[in-house]
Amino acid sequence: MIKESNDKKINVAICDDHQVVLEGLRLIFQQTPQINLMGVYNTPEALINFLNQTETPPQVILIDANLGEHKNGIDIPSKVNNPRRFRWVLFSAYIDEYLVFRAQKEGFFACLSKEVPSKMLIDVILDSTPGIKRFICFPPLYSDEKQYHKMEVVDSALKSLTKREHEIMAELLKGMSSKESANNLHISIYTFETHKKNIFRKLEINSTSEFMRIAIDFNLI
Amino acid sequence: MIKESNDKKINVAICDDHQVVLEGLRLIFQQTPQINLMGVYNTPEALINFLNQTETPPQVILIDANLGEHKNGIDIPSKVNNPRRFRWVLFSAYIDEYLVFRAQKEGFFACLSKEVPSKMLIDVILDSTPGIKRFICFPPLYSDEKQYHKMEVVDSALKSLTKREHEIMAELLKGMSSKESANNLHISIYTFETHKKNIFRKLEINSTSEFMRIAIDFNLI
DNA sequence: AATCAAATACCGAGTTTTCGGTATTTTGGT
DNA sequence: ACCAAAATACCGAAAACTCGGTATTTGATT
Repeated sequence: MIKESNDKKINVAICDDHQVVLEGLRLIFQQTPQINLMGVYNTPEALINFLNQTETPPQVILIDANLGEHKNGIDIPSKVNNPRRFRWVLFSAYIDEYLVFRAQKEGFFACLSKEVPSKMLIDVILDSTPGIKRFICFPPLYSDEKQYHKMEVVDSALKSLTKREHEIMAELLKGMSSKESANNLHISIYTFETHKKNIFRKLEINSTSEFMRIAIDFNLI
Repeated sequence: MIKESNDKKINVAICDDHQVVLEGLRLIFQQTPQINLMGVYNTPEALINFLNQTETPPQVILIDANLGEHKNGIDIPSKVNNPRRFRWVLFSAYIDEYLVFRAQKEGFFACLSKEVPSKMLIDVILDSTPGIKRFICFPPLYSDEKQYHKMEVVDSALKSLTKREHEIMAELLKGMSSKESANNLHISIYTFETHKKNIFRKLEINSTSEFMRIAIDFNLI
C-alpha cells in the first residue's frame, strides 16, 4: 500500500470512498512520472492513522468531500496533528459556495470538481509546492456579499447550537408539525417552540420553510 | 473513441461527467479481457447520439446517475430508440429508495453504488447476459409498504402537476413566505395559496415543511 | 361555437406558527 | 456548594398558514 518516497517526486496520498475513483486515480498517477502515490485509503480513519504515524509524510493529500455515512473530507485536516504540514486538495462531485467557504476556513489549498480533466488535477497537485498561497477553485464560484454574510452567520450559529438544539433541528428536518415533533421528543410543545425560537434567532431566520431551505443549502441533511 | 466489437467480448459503453471516473473505468476495463469498451461519453447527449446511430450496439450501458446541471442518467433510456435493446446499469454515488424505485420503472438492469469494488462492477456487467431478469441492487435497500406508497404517490403526482404548479413549487423551495412568493410571481397571494393547496392535495401532504421534506427525499432540489 | 383544463382571484373559519415575554428545574464544572 | 448554561414550561397577541368553498378569465382543442 505504501511506497517509499523517491527522488524529487511529489508524494501524494488519497482518500475516497468510491473504489473506481481510487483505482482510477491509482492508474492515472502511475502514468505520471512526477507523482509518487504513497497511500490509498477508503476511509478517513485509515488516512488519519497513516498521517499521524508516518515518518515520510506526503506533500499533497487529495481527499474526497463526500465520504459516505455523513462523513465529510472537509473535517479531516482538523483531526490530524499539524495539518498545515500538508497541502490539502478537496475533490468533490458537488461544489457550491458553502463548500468552498468551509474549505478555505479549514486551510485547504484547492477545491476541485470531479468534472475536471485528470490533467488539471495533476497540474494542481504538481503546482502544490511551498510558496503558493492562493486558493485554487475549479470551476470558479462567485458569491456576493449577502451570500457571504449568510454563510458566516450560519457557520458560526451552527457551532453555537446546544446538544438539545441539534436534536430539535433533526426533528424539524422531518417536516412534521410542532405538536408531532414535541410528542416524539416527549416534551411540551411550549418547550419545543422555545428551542425552535432560539435556533431561529441564532440563524437569523423566521420560519420553518426558511430553515429547511438552509438545511438544503448548507448540507444539514 | 469507438472500437469494433470483436469475438465474444461484452461490448460496453459508459457515460459519466467525472473525468477521473471515465479515465479510471477505461483503464480498469482495458485490463479486463472479457470486456470491450466501445465508447466513453461525458454527456448524455453524446451517448444518446451514439446509441441512435451505431450499427454495432453495445450490450451493456453503464451510466452515472448524477450528470450535473440537473441531468439524471435515469432519464436517458426513455430518450433512446428501443431502449430495451440494451442492458442499462446505473452507477451512482448516492443510492436511496427513490432512485432504485425509478431505476426499476425505467427498466434498468442494475443499480450500483460507486462504493462497490470494481470487481463487483465487472461481475455485474459480465452477468448481464440475456435471460437474467432479476433487478440487481448494491447495497441492497429495504423499503416498507408505507414508503413504497409514498413513492408511488409522489411519482405520479409530480407527473400530474401543471406548468404553473411546477413554478409554484420552485418558489416554495426558496423557503419564503407566501406573500413574498406571490410578489415574486406577480400574482395575488390568494392565487398562490390556491396553487399551493392543489399541489398539497396531489402530494397528499398538508404543510410546507412536509413539502420541503419531500423535496429533499425525492431530489426535487 | 362549444368545451375543457389551467390559471387566476376571493372569502371565511379554524389551526398553527412566530416571537416577545417570564420563570423554574436540571446539569456540568470549579 | 456555587455558578452559569442548558433545558424545561407557560402566556398572549399578531401573523401566517391550511383548506373548504365559489367564481371568472384565458387558451387550446375539437
